[in-house]
Amino acid sequence: MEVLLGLLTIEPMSGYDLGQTIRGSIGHFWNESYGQIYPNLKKLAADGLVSAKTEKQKGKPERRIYSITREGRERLTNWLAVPPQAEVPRNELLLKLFFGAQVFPDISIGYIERMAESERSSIQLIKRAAEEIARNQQYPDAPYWKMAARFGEIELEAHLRWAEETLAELKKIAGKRRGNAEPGKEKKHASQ
Amino acid sequence: MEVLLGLLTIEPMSGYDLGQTIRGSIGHFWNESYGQIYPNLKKLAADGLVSAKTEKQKGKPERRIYSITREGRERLTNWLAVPPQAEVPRNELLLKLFFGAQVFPDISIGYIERMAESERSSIQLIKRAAEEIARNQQYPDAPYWKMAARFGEIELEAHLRWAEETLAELKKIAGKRRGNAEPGKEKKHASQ
DNA sequence: GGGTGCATGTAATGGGTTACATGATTCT
DNA sequence: AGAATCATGTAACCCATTACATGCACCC
Repeated sequence: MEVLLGLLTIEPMSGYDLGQTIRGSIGHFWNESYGQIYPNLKKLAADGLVSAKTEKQKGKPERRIYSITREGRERLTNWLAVPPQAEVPRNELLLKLFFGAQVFPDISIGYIERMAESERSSIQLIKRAAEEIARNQQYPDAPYWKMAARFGEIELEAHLRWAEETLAELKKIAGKRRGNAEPGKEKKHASQ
Repeated sequence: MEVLLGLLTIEPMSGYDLGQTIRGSIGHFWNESYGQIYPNLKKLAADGLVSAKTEKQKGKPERRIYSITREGRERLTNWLAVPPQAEVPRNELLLKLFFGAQVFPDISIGYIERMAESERSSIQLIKRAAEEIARNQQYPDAPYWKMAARFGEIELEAHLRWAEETLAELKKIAGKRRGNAEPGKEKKHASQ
């Protein structure tokens, strides 16, 4: 909801543009689907927080361009002044790793290799985005965009370090188990 | 849903215990509310994936103790074999920081100081949990629990480094702005 | 007496994803 | 010819949180 207002302070955009912008710039820490964007823009327009004008294009369908209104800016700054609440963490990879003793180590190894791969390409994307921001220093928002990008860089690098360390650990376990019985069958504790 | 099965491989537990265990051990990367736990246990029992027995207690209300069944273990290992999908990121702090130019820098500074504070105490908790795990090396799950805990340590330390760096940056900005006009009023780009 | 912890559950509500529907253009 | 991109929207559905409801015991 308020992301849309925030992005519209940068420049007037269509719902489609907003979706693209989200994926391309803040996608690392925030996401919204079109099934969310379009209805929310309607609500915002009904509340007078954004105004819309239709733009005709040859060939392509019409675009509804939204601009933030004075009331919209007010709503945005009010929202920005509310302390962010910590989200509920949901890391399926870690959850599955936590129960990794129930399956062959190779499964966990595969997951972490995949994760490391995807984080490496994310780092590339963020570094490129950071350079892009650095080139546009005149924007008053630029320093803030840079800080958000830095978060991604630092976090992803940390994840990669963890992935390396963890892969080494898992491979040790896999070595011991190799040619051994099924997982989850070792001596149990507290079983009754 | 499947978290419950996973935790029940450690030992039979009540819904309440499951909630406590989640908060106390995997709370850093996974959470479930009681409004989720109780109905899910019912469904699992109806599907024969867990079995329940009632335990009477003096004074306190009865406890329903759930144990995982053979079918439950099967379901769990099947689920563990499905590659985890990356979750949709939702970091409200970063989102608000991203739009930080719209408000006074002190607001962003406050948020990050709060965050750093809470991460510092999380690190304490995780380190203590890691020591606890290290003391119980005999559990076959222990190495996996340790890896999950390490993730928390590494990530939180990275967050703290970022927080330090970002606070320094923000304080520079706040210094320049001090006694200056409202935020978000500087020269705009692409305004029309 | 009142707050907190133990203990289990249901219902309302909200947030969000996915799938569906439509249609033209451009690229392979 | 078919896939991908541009472009907007709706509806079904799922998942999850919050609030509500109940009740005993223990501590301050």
